[in-house]
Amino acid sequence: MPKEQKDKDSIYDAIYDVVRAVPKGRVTSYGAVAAAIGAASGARLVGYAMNNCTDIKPKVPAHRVVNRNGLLTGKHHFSPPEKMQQLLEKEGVKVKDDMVQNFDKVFWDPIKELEM
DNA sequence: GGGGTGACTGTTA
DNA sequence: GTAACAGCCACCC
Repeated sequence: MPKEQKDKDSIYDAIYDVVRAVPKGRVTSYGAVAAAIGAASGARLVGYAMNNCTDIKPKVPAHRVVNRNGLLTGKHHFSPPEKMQQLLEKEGVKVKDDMVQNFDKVFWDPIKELEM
């Protein structure tokens, strides 16, 4: 199995890289990102990394990362929580009641798309 | 080195 | 369909 993430000093870089790879108008789940970096069981680590994503230099589209149910669990961590939904809707993702509509349609699997 | 925390997930009832 | 429990790994004090 590939261990490219080994080049990363920390797991965060790998996570951020995957999140940045998410195309506009699409969303992914913490578990998918975790699996893409080789930490399938570390979905929580992805969330923790996102917590720090506001501090890192390269901006990370954390608003494109939602939980397995398509719920915007991390919206409360945004400057204005409404910004997350706003960004998603602006990119063409329908969001209602903090939940991504057509989640299976807009879902973007990094492992599959990146052919990992 | 040990304990507590978390933007999660899967299974079971 | 929802609700609750346990497992998981990295970071901070």
